[in-house]
Amino acid sequence: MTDDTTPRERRAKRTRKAILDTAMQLIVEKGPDKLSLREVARRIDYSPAGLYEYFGSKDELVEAACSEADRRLGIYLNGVDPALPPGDYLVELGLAYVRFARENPEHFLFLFGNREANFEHMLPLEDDFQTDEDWGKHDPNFALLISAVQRAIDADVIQTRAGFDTLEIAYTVWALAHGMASLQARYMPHLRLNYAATDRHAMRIMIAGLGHTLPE
Amino acid sequence: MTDDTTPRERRAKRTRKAILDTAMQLIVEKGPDKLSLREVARRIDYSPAGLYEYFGSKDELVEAACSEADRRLGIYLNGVDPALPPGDYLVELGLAYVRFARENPEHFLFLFGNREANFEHMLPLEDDFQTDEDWGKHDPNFALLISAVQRAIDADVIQTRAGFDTLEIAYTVWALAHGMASLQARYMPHLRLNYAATDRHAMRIMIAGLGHTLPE
DNA sequence: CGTAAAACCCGAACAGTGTTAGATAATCCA
DNA sequence: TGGATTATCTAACACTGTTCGGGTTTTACG
Repeated sequence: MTDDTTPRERRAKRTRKAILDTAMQLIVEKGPDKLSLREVARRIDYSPAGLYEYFGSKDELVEAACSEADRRLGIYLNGVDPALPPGDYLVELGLAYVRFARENPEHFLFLFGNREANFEHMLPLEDDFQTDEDWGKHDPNFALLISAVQRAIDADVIQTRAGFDTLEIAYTVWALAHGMASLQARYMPHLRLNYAATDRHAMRIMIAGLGHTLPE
Repeated sequence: MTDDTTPRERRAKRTRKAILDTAMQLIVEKGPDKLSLREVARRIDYSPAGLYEYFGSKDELVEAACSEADRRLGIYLNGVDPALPPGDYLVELGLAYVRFARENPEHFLFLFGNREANFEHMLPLEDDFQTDEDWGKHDPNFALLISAVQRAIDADVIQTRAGFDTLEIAYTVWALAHGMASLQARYMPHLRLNYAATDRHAMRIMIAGLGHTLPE
């Protein structure tokens, strides 16, 4: 089970994880911009310079924390039962997305509240061949959404039309889920409403609406 | 027309505006976290300490920039013709919201990408009486949305149901618009699709869906 | 083994930051 | 004009990210 890693590699991996963990904790506590390398070093009994053996810069560390948050979001999404009917599956996918934001608001806000840093690692620089959904090649979460939408289309649960195909539909349901997630992550304590029920209702309205054919 | 202000007050207002303007420009250029008071001072030929006559701290300056961005968003929203039919008005309101984000992505991201700083000024601290929509008392933009939704309900363009009333409906359409806005502000160059057309279609689906009565 | 090389970690320094206190210059009002 | 008030600056403090050079430990190899 244990990889054929040398003790050195195992140690390095462990301290790297320690750095990343305290960094994420610090980010949750005070926000990403207030993250201090020196504070991280202090908490794990390292010298500030010592961190540079594991992360080339503060930005690189933040980027790693970003990827980690993205990975955790993926856990929520993959927890949805893929055996559900295509329509229900899309609904639950959106609700899982929102639930991640509700249960980890700091992670969510930080994941999507970062200037450009994010998604540079999952997007090849300057690739013009973004015709369809080779996005998924670099972002497994987005790939999951695309395939779910495609399945709903194939099952005739969702209707396409000219200029409103798989990509546009995926964007639409992502937008709804992302909007609810963002609003909750920010204004949860202020806006008093039954989020779980409201989200499900909203999601159902959207999926159902994508199944009808709108006039004009 | 000119207020009965003393020359002193006019000067103060002017330099205050100068500080705020260069701060916003700097935020657009490098992001809010990279904003440097010293750089602001440098650009308007002031000493760093001089700024503290006008803004008590960096956070206060960022907060002011936030309010300014919120005000500009309000200009977009109030630009929608209120004589439109209630349904169309809601659609156009959402599209104006998204257009603001598309045309001023940095302002939008910074407006909603700030840890708690934002909206502390429009929310009385610790007010438990958030029963309905006295939010609007403090956020005119939200008030506009609420009244638009209420009008659509009164005109029977939108249907309420138990647990899904004005506030929940407003939250839902806000979420959709906010999601599209956020995604575009972040991934505009990467996701290649006709945003204007897609957004309008998505918005119409949602509003139309809110008019039907969903089973179960 | 023993030794060279690589990996690891640290102390000190540099340039930059937000913020404050005290001194100085500019403005207003009598 | 003088005197009081306001506006601004200089200097400093306590931070920050980052780099450089030198020790110390661990690995790899003959």
